[in-house]
This record gives sequence, C-alpha cells and structure tokens, in this order.
Amino acid sequence: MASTELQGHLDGMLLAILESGPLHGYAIVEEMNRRSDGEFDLAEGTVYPALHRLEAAGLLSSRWEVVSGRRRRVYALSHSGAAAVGERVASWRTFRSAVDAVFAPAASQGQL
Amino acid sequence: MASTELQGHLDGMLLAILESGPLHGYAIVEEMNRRSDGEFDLAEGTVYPALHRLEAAGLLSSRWEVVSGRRRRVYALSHSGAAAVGERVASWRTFRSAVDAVFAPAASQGQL
DNA sequence: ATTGACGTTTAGACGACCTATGTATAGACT
DNA sequence: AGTCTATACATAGGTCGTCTAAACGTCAAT
Repeated sequence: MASTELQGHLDGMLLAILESGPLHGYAIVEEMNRRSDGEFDLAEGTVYPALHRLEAAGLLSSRWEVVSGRRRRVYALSHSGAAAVGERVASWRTFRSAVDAVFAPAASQGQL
Repeated sequence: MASTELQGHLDGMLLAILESGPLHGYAIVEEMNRRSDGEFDLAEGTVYPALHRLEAAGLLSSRWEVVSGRRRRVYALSHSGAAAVGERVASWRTFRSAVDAVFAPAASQGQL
C-alpha cells in the first residue's frame, strides 16, 4: 500500500469525490478505490475520522438515511466545502509541479 | 508554506537530489528550494533527521569535510541508494496518477 | 446457522514532519 | 569591538494525519 503518503491530500480527494454528489462513507471508499484504480484502498478507520473532521470544519454536512433497514450517513458538500474543492485542486497542482521539478533530473531526460 | 504534505515523498526527493552528485545538508536544502521554485523551503530540523534516516537505511553514505574552517558532512548516494531513486520516481508517478484520477472530475472538464 | 457483503464507530499506536533551540565559524558592516 | 547575517549541523519534543484493530449491527444467501 501507499503507506502514509496520503497526508494532506486525503481531505481534498474526499471533497472532490463528493463534488459529484452526496455519498455515504462506504460508497466513498469504493469510489476512491474505483477512481484510483485500486491504488487507494482505504480502511474505514482512515475515512470516517477524516469525514468527521471535514464535517467539524464545516466543509461537509451529513444526514442519516435508512435503506432497506440499514442506517447510513450520507455526506454532502457544504457551501464552503464546494468552494474548498477548487483550492484543493490548485494546491495539489502546485505540489505536483514542485515534486515533479525536484524529481525531473532523476527521471531520465527530465521527462516525467 | 506547504505545511506537512511532504509525507512519504521527502526521502525520494532527497535521493533524487543526490543523484546529481554529493552534497552537504545545507546545500541540499538550497537545491530543494531551487528546484521546487521556493515551494519546499525545508527547515534543517526536517532535513537532517531524514538524511540520518536514509543513511541508517544504507541508502546514503556520508563523510566529513572541512571547507574554509567550517565542518560539513557530505552525503552521497550508496549503491542501493542509487537503485532506490528509480523506485521512488516510479512510486511517485503511480501516486500522482492516482491522485490525478481522483481529482479529475473535480478539475473542470477533467483536464488536470 | 453461518458466511459474507454492507455500513458505522472508536481507541490506540505509529511515525513523518515541524518547532524551537543550541552550538559553532566566517565575513561584513558599524 | 560588537553585532548581524549566512553558513552548517544537531536534537528534543510536540503535533497530527493515518493505520491497525476491534467492536457493533442489518441483510441476503448458502
């Protein structure tokens, strides 16, 4: 697994996934897995605390739903959460460029 | 500042920088800063422990040098360190693609 | 009945990174 | 002579995001 390198990017990715529409936690895990082609196979213990953190920060809101007898908590982007997605994407681009630049000479011919 | 999001990529970047030739710690900090265009302005407290970690792992070797009265410790890639750079670059590419894919729908028109 | 998929929660540990501080030399400026 | 800045290394201690691990519960299928 990618160990601990998600640091700082997980929150943004969660927000990005919710931009496509509200989802419950388990579905978010699956969607993360699907989009990343299996690279990010997150444990629930990673995702739920992150979701709660984001909700506490006011970037998400949640409501309980009952589907065929099972409770689930559905998360949706709040107003400020929607605004935050753009910032996270921009921040990722900046980070990506910087890392690329550091690695560039190491990647043969500088083509990453 | 980029806060704490280096996680998991710092070691690889340090190795990548040393691939261009041996350097002492302070010069590594400057080179990191230069390559990343100021994005990664690392404190010594971040870099030195990382270098010691990498040396303990056998990826680097170091020797003391005296230049105009000042001691400096010069780090160089070991044999396995040189091999590790390629792995780190590959790992970064994989990670980058995965994050890109997760963000893609959030970045307008999927063009990251 | 028991397995497996679905679904949420939390306690605890881990460890990379950051803050802050200390040490020390050289050179420039006042 | 004293101070400041740049150079150069080191480490203790804290933060905090992530992972491990376990628990709890419903439903459908074997």
